[in-house]
Amino acid sequence: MMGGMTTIHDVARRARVSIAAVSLAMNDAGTNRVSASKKKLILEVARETGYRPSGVAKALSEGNTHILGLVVPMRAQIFFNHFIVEVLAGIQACLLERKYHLMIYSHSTSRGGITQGEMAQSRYADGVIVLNTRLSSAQDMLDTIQSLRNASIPFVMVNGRPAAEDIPYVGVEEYEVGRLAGDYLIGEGHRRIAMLGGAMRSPGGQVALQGLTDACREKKLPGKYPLHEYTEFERGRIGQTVTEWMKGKYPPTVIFCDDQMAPEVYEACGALGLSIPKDVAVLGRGDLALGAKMIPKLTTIRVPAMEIGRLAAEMLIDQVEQPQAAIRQVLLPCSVTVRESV
Amino acid sequence: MMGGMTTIHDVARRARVSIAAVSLAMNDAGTNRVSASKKKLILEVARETGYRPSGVAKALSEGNTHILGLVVPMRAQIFFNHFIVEVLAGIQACLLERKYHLMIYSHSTSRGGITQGEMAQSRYADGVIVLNTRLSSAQDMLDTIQSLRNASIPFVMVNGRPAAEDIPYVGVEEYEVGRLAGDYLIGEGHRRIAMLGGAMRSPGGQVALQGLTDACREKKLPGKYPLHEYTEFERGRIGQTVTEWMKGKYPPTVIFCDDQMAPEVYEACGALGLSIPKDVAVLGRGDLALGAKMIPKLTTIRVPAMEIGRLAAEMLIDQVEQPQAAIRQVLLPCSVTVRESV
DNA sequence: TCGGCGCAGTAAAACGTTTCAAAATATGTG
DNA sequence: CACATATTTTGAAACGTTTTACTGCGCCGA
Repeated sequence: MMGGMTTIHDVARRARVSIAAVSLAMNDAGTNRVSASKKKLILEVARETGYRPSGVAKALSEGNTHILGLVVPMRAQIFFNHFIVEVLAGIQACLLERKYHLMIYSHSTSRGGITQGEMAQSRYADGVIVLNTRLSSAQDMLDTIQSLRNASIPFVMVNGRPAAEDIPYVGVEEYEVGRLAGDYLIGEGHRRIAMLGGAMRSPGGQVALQGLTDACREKKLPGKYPLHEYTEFERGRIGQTVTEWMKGKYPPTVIFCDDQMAPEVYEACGALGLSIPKDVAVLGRGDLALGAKMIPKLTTIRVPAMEIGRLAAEMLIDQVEQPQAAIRQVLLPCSVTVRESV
Repeated sequence: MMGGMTTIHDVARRARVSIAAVSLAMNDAGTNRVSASKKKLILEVARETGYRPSGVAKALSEGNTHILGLVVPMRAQIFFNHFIVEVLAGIQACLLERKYHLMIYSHSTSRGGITQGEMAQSRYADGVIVLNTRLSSAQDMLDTIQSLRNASIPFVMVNGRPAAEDIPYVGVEEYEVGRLAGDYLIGEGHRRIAMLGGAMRSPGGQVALQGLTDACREKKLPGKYPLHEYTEFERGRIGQTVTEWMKGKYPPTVIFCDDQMAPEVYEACGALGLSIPKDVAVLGRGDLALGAKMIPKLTTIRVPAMEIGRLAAEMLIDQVEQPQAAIRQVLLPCSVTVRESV
């Protein structure tokens, strides 16, 4: 196999010391377990032979790999989801600091490929971040949680708050998302609000709708509003819904939808000859990078995706390194990013 | 550490056989090294104890981890680059089939975090895919290649063809990209073509420009064209260049630019009151997902990103599994995805 | 009945580290 | 100098697998 890989033995031999001494010298953390002179010698030999300790051997010996897994829905298109991508960026930032590696897993066996089970059971990861999206079925999630529990692998869920309180979780307070959207839009003078579900079809989406509804009720808006509709992300369905709404007798003055749906909403409005935000406003949810590139630039409820990722990684590592640590559920606050579409 | 993890020893003890028997039974590939009855027993015990072989131990023993590394520029924003994301999707698809894991690395030490060196030297990965982007400096690349060579870790480069022929590489024929763009645009009646560099500032970009220029020369277009300019991706610079061009005496009739620059080109044109494709056409390069969402939908030179990723992974695994395999450089063909912007 | 052969099963070495406990050496004290 | 104590160094076990070479054993043919 690895033909000429230098091992700790090679270094020990050339430096005329024991392998223990080499190990000690390499991992020295201030505690002087090895004399200065010898350490200098060993480090020198290590440098000139290009020795690097084997992560695998280290992992086997120490009992942990310093690898974290990211469990995401298996679909190949996964990374086209900007939300995920931003969460990933946050995770990555944290791992770089904490010197952990990141490994990508997929869950759901539906497509007949390698299942999360088979892959994860190699047990490379010290812990995993389970990323919930509208692509992941509730059943997948439960299965995943169950199997992680069984294998007693630490994990943190992201996005899609689990029913149980004893499951580590990072996300946003969905109710507040709806509430914030409602208060903001009403403050801007809107009375006829429509909400386009999708990402919101999840339990979290229901809660957001509740928040929006409460905001409307509180301000005594006409009973019919907020309108809402859950459309799949399939191309066409969104435009269809928007068109129906706008052709109604009292069309909404603003459409509240996921950032990723916004381009199609724009398109549908354009096709109807409606200008944004003059004829109808659009409020996004997410504050993904693409929003700032749209014309007009998308006003949106900011979901702090990077922070979510970073925090999830942080929590997971804490949990891995000290298993007795308390389990937390953290809900980050949202805010409105005001641009041009409302 | 992992408190109650069942090991091969536990299974062996409970089944009253040797650990060798367990290993043999688990990894059986048709060759009957263990009797049917014993095998049945062992598998049964393994099932009921929930035994899963440790990937780490297996890796140490076998000398390979079945992990592939993906080396990308360190910037946290990395995944906002759609090209990378699509390549990644292709890689992932291949790895699922071939039962490999994917680990994410970053190169460049400039930000002072963990360097690719430190991380990669843990030597978890059996091989790595090095993803070149305009974010990665040529020096980074050379360093990376050098250190991989030193450590004799198999690798494949993607995007940004290396000068040397003996470096495994997957990408597109940049000259053909320019050529294709030129032929297509001229065929559509355009005579004044402008090319906006950026991703094209790389050596590959120069070659693409050459292809475009040759196409123009061949058709005897006015000597001044194609125009070209290399702008950084910074916000504002693109619009500025476009504005200068369009205000010139003989403004280009079409702008050829990277897909990811297109939104800003659209915006600049909008600000100038120019309508696409009536007043000026826009041709992208990439065929990233976002192009189909723009209004009007972007016509673009398709770079088969997913295929590139898939092929890179395929080649790398082949190389890992049979080191004597020949080194290949593969250049995939491009095509024009016709939509609405030309 | 014996030798040879194939088959099922196993002991032990190997993979490259860390770490524990013991050994060796140095340092200090009376 | 003898002894206790501190420091440095090391041998060996442990981590959980795979794999190689060997041991029994039953069966066959002579």
